[in-house]
Amino acid sequence: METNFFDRVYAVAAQIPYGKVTNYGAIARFIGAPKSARMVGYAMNTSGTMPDIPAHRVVNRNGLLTGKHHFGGTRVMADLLISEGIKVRDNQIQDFEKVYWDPNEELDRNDFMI
DNA sequence: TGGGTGACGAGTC
DNA sequence: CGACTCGCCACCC
Repeated sequence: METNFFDRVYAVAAQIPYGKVTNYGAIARFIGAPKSARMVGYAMNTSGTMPDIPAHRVVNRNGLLTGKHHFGGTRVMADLLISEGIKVRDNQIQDFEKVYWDPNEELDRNDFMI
């Protein structure tokens, strides 16, 4: 097991389906670090230079776009989500549970044991 | 080398 | 019910 905490985060985030979103805690648990949800967000920050990582599809457990400030603009993140069919109102994802995607149930951890 | 930090989460008041 | 506090742990300075 390398120190590839970030790489794992990227690997999972990259698997988020179009039109779906997940939260930091779910990713953290999936990679085996349930207490490192904060680090997941931190990793997303670095993903700013990684176009392959749909960081806009990752929000906090409330479905709130907490990271939109870091996304370069103010409404860029929300606009991206809306363009994917996700309803967003005032930084809050509407029908969050309907567009929620949990890697712990949709993915196989064995594929991420890198 | 050590200490501060944060795109969070869960528990408490 | 809403707002606040604490813990967490890999990364940066």
